[in-house]
Amino acid sequence: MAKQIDTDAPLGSHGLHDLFQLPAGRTLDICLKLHTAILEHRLAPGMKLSEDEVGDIYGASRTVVRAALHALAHSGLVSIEKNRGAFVSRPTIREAHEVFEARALIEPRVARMAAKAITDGDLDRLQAHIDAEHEALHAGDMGKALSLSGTFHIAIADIADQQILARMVRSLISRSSLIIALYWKRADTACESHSHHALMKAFAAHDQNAAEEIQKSHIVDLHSGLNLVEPKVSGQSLAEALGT
Amino acid sequence: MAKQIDTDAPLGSHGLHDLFQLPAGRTLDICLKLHTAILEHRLAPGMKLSEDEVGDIYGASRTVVRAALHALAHSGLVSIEKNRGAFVSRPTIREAHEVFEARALIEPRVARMAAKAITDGDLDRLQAHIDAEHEALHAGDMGKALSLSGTFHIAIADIADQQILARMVRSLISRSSLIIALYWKRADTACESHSHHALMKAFAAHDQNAAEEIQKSHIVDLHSGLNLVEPKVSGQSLAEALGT
DNA sequence: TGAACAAAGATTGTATACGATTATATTTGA
DNA sequence: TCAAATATAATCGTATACAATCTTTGTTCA
Repeated sequence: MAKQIDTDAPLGSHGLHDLFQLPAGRTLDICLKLHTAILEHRLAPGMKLSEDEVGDIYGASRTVVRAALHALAHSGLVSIEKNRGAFVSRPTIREAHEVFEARALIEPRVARMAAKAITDGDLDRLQAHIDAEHEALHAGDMGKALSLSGTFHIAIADIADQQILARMVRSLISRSSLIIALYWKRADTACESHSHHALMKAFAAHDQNAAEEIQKSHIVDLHSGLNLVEPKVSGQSLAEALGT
Repeated sequence: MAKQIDTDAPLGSHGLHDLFQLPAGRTLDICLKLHTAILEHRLAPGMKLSEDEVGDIYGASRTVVRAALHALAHSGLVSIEKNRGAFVSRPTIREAHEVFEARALIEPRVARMAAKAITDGDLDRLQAHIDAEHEALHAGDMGKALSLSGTFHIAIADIADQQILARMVRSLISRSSLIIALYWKRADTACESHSHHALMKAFAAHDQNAAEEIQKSHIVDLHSGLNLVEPKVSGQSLAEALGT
């Protein structure tokens, strides 16, 4: 049986505990589940995350849910308002600009480092990752496709083997997912594939300059794909989005 | 009465709630107190932070202390080990390199932005900040001097008015403080003053290129001031360090 | 004497309960 | 009918209690 990419634990996901800096346990489990739900756009920005409700859904007490929500808040995916509760963050237009400017600063450097350090095994895994993204796109699973598109960038940071920068990238990618949910204007997400393929070529050739430049253009391109005007609101029930 | 800098709430400290993403409350209070204690080197890397002990010292229940320790863990200042508790982080040599490499990437850009956006009022406040640092140094309060030296960099990020990058800088500065506690080899910290003064001149002239270059050299200089070999361990009692 | 094991103690992980604050629904008056 | 005020309900903030896990200490046996 041919080795296939495990889409339940895709590249770039094994370092998530590092993003939250939590020991293994139920708090981390709930963190990861909510994190995934947000990245796959099953939880819309602005949605209320009631402690009781989340606890009922995942079968945990408020104590652990609360800790998970605080962890997500620190990553910027959730906003906590005193005596009002936790909500999926709604990045402002300004934050959206800042996030992509930060990405344009950090990720090209990371891509350069990855081009230097990448191995053949890494290349195979990245390719499998791209294939999985294509597959999800063809299957019409937009949420997963978008999520995979983000984890591709995280995988690059992991290959560069810079934990500090990788953690920043992880955080920026997560926020980008929220930003895309609110502000994305292009109908197609396939445009990404081109850049990702071009990056693969640079990686394969260990061409650091090319990798850096391509990544920079790619981020700028993503930034320009945003329609940064007042977003629409959306109201969906929590249990519905988290169902199953 | 002449307006003086308030050293109890120095530049760059008002955005700390942003670093932790916590609403005002006792959890944040304890976070800030522990954060300050760590930045002033009153809490040594590796020190155990028992929930009961911290709670007794600050007169809070374990619930709130626990939340504070988790928040500090997310910022990288504290490490939490499952069923073993929280400890002041001990950055590895590798992490130390990565932190200063990340700073060398991010802070020069931030300095450039600050040089563009800085106002006369900002300049005055920065100068007062430098003066306070000098004063602490003369008074022999090394902890506060080091802390102020760090918040100078944070103040620059605030002036640049980039929240995302400012938050990254805040986190990196905090970790740098731990790294300096473990690995600093120079006897003098006054060397910093020169760079900070040079930066002031560039800021005053709104010279973006100069600000960027000076900051880059400054970070590289700090990096080279580290003695990145196995650090010594230190054992100090918790209540003693936190006394008063 | 030293190592292995067992029991006691201490500390963390989690659940639950209660008070405080906010949101909502109802009532009352103009 | 609408607005303001009040009462009710829902939710969060915090403390405390109990269970699970780890650490230490003391004992036993080779």
